[in-house]
Amino acid sequence: MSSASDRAYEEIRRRLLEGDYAPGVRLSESDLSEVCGVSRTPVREALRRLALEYFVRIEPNRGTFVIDWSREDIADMFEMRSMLEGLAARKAASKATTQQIQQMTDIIRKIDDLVSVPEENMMSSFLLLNRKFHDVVFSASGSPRLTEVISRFVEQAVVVRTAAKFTPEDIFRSNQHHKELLNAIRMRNRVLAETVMRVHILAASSQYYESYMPNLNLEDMVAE
Amino acid sequence: MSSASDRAYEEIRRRLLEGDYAPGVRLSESDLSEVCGVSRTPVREALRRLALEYFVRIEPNRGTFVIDWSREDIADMFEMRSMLEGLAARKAASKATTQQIQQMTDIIRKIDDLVSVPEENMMSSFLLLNRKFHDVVFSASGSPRLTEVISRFVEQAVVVRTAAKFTPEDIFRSNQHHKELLNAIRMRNRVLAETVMRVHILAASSQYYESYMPNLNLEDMVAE
DNA sequence: GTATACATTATTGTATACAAAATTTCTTTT
DNA sequence: AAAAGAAATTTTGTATACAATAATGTATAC
Repeated sequence: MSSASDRAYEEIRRRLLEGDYAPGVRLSESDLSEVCGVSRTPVREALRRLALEYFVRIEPNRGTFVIDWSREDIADMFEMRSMLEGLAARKAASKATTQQIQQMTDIIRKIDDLVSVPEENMMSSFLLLNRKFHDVVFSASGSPRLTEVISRFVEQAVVVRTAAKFTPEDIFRSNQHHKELLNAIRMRNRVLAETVMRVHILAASSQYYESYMPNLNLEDMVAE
Repeated sequence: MSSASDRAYEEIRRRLLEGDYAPGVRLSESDLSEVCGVSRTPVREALRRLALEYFVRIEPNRGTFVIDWSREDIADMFEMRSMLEGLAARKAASKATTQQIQQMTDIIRKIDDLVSVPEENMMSSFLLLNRKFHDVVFSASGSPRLTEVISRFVEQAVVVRTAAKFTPEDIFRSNQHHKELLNAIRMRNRVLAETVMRVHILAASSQYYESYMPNLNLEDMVAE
């Protein structure tokens, strides 16, 4: 049984992911409490949680607003993720058990099957398997805190929506990265594991730019 | 004028930093509301904030507890910090303005003066200047999001308390790192800047172990 | 016609009252 | 005496009522 606060959180988060509210728009607490069927108190709690997960932005005495990400913000978030997940991969290369390596192998195979035999709900299956793969890497890193911190980055509107825009080719390429990472971990090659993971995340990030900003200006990419 | 929620946050945070509450101990909301002179509502808000800054841990329907850090947790937090601050330093090496470089130079000089002419409140002066130096690096990175995320790591009981244990020799060494970093940034050497910063943070981390766990077992440090 | 001051309205922030859950204490049973 | 269960108590979670603040609209002065 979930609490009122949890239900409010889930509901508002779902709506934000669906794109029901435009970036920058103000979210009224009383409106949300009606919509969620709970009082304002748990709504406020839910909004604070969503703020720390970068879904919304709270201005004291003024209200809660849907975050509007700038290109730079998005790039930064992916860059941070690449550093932290790279760290996780490096640690996993030291500590992964044969069992965990087996789990990764299985997931990679399942994703391969997905690509070779395209289904209807291929996308959601991939998202689930992909998430599972990364979770195995996190737990193989042996650092619960690291896992926790990274999760906050991954559970974001931008990341979730980016992943949802993957094409079958993207999935194939992504799984190639998984294979390289698995090899690095099996070989206990820490630097390689870290670097492959960073490539993997940054590649997904560039996916974002391609799908959301098709006519991007190369000039902008020269300077960091 | 600060809100009741802010005052509760400040007060509880202060008490946690002073070490008034032992790790693992349960914090009663009604007790805290009496102590802070506000009702339970803003106290609850303050506790959620402190939870996301890793001061406390909240268990649903059970209460709020003072976080007890394991050695591994602490090491992980510093490692994450080193990755993110390293990233900030790398970006700063690309983007720092002459003005920002001048600011860093000034701060380094002031810290040098502090070491050569020891005062009474040398420690608090150093903490302030050190924080300022890192803030300049963050703003030089040109990534507000990055700055924000790192701040959450830095504003922690463990980090703050570790810094407070620095000896004059530690301060000298720390400032040497600052100089190396400044040079790297002036030379626009991104990789060097990143690596120096990582060393800088990890050295502070090892400071922690030395001061808090004097008889550490070398065996433990072999495996990651 | 514009700008400023004031009144009105709406929205967030806080306190209190109540509900639900967990912990503790006490009783009962084996 | 120990264990199990039930009542009592404490504590967290939620709803509602009120206070404070910000936003809006209106009237008046220039």
